[in-house]
Amino acid sequence: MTNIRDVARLAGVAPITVSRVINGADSVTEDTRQRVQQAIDQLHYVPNSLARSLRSRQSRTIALIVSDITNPFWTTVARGVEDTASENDYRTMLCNTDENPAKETNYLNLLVERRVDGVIIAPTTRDKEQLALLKQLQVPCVLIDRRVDGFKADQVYGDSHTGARLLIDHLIDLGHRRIALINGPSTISSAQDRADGYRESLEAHGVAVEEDLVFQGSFKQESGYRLTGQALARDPRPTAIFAANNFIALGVLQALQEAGLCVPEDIALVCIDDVPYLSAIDPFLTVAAQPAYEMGESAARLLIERLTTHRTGKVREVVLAPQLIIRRSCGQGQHTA
Amino acid sequence: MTNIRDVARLAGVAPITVSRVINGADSVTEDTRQRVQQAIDQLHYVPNSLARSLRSRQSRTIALIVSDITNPFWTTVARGVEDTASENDYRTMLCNTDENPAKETNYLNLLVERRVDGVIIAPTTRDKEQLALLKQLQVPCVLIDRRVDGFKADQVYGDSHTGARLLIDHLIDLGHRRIALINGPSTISSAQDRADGYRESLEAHGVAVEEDLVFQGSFKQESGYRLTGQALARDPRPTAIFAANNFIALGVLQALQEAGLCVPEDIALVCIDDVPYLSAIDPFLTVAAQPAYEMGESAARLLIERLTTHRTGKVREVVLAPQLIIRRSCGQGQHTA
DNA sequence: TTGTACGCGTTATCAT
DNA sequence: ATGATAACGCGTACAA
Repeated sequence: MTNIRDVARLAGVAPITVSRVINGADSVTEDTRQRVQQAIDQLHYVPNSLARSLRSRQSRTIALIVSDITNPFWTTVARGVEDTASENDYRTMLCNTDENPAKETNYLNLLVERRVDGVIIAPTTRDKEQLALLKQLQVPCVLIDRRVDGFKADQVYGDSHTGARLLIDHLIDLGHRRIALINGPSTISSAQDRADGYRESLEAHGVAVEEDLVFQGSFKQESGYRLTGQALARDPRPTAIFAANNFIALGVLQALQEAGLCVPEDIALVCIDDVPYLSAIDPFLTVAAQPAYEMGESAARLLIERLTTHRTGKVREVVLAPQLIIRRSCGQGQHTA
Repeated sequence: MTNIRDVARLAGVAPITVSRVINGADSVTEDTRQRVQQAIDQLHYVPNSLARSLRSRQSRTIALIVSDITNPFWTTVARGVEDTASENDYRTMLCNTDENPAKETNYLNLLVERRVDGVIIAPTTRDKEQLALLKQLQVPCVLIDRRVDGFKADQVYGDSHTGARLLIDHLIDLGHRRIALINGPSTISSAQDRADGYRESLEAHGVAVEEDLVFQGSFKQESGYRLTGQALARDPRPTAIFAANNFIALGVLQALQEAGLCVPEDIALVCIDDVPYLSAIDPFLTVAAQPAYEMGESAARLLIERLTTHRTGKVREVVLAPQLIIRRSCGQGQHTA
């Protein structure tokens, strides 16, 4: 592939002059600019951004590390990040950890080797040692959706605590008292927040928390499916289920269907995160939807600001409110005592 | 950030020796290897892959250019590509064109500047000039989901023609005769194939194609919504609608709902591409699902093979069969003549 | 086994 | 306004 020197030679100038033309410097005569441009076109010259990054010490690339891009929540977050990055002339590298800390570590190494300018990450655990590499090498970092104990970094997350409270409040208003929680792992802050909101709402309404209705697993469909089996075995059976995220809710639905239970006639169901498409046919699932696109936007904005203007300075925190969307999955009124 | 020379200095060896240790060359004494490793750990040295790529002339990065990662079809394709790339130690850059040729051109420029080793692309148009840059610079390329007239490259796509035939055959079996087609733009080969399949099936069953039941727009929900309005105005009204992809189907559903029409009681609906999650509650939409993950896998495999072993050689083509999934959206039997 | 010299393509710095 | 020189961090070729 032709390089800047080939162009310079053809145009009869020094390489640096070509560089100036490429980068739109104004200290170039219109005449030479044209000669250079002609040579560029003629040779189909394309600048090598690897060399440029090596020299300039910035790759104009950021990374987004999430659990699974297949989850519509993360897909939407990703578009928010990408669009914002693009507008600011940054590229995004997308990484899926599948909630596996080992994969996360691999990606972090890889990204540092590639000298990404910054990282947006939804960590697999709340252990800051997992992110030690970023601290060591001082790679700018924004935590998204999940906090990490004692890790000093910008943060963007949805208010899961409030989201959970809104949902449980709603169920209690409808008369539910035996509400099962199918949660993700307590090693993830958002799972913790959702459990806290669940407990607080129950207590605020004078309903005792029954520990045998609280289930912990992963944020995946399979886990929701499995734990729902256990929840349904409780006697008396819960009248409502709170799924801690959208994938868990799908697992719950699957289990309920197999058990021959209809939502909302036989049992109520609510969850955090919307499930797009599910509402297309028939407004169905009551959810506390997190503003996924905005979360991505915010995170990218915070990161890019730190990369450009204030590289150092106080850590910032953006907490976005969830939106309660009431649909028929709670069977309004039907369960009222 | 520390570089290979810092490490060499600390370990008391030449930079090349450090390089050898990093790359696991066996021509290094265990003793020096340890000294070097110690220096690496002590300095938190991380190799710079930009420099490495510049030198080795390969970035170990491929690009995946699609219309919109928000579409679960593309999300799944993307995972197929990413997983396969990862296994082979390649990274993937994801790009969204939003079906906009200008964005596509921008990305192509950008990717070539970044010296990606290869590109997997679902082109916005069937015009090969749009991809001229790749040809010029001889960047290995795999077309996915869509063909381009006269563009010589490996290809992976679903058999849309057959998919459409299966769906229309099914509708006709159920007694439907007035079947509207809500299609994407004819500038995209898959839209063309779907229209062809639609026509062939009708003709094979002795049903005349009524041109005023054929609608062309984009592959987006809004387009499906808008065109359905027109389709419903036909007299007599079609008894079934064939949506050319999943997003169009969502738009159709939306329009039908607003028109107070129930699927399948009042009108039947089928489409190409599954809509995940939609089937979680209640098996609903009859679809011809394309094997999205496998398409991604195949494309990545073809590309990587070309990057490694046979860089040149015959163009290869992989055509994957769609899977007909019959659900209740057709109202089996209800429309039988 | 280890090292020297140079090149990958670009830009920063300083000079003219 | 333009250029010469060196440097970014690494790996190849060849020498010791």
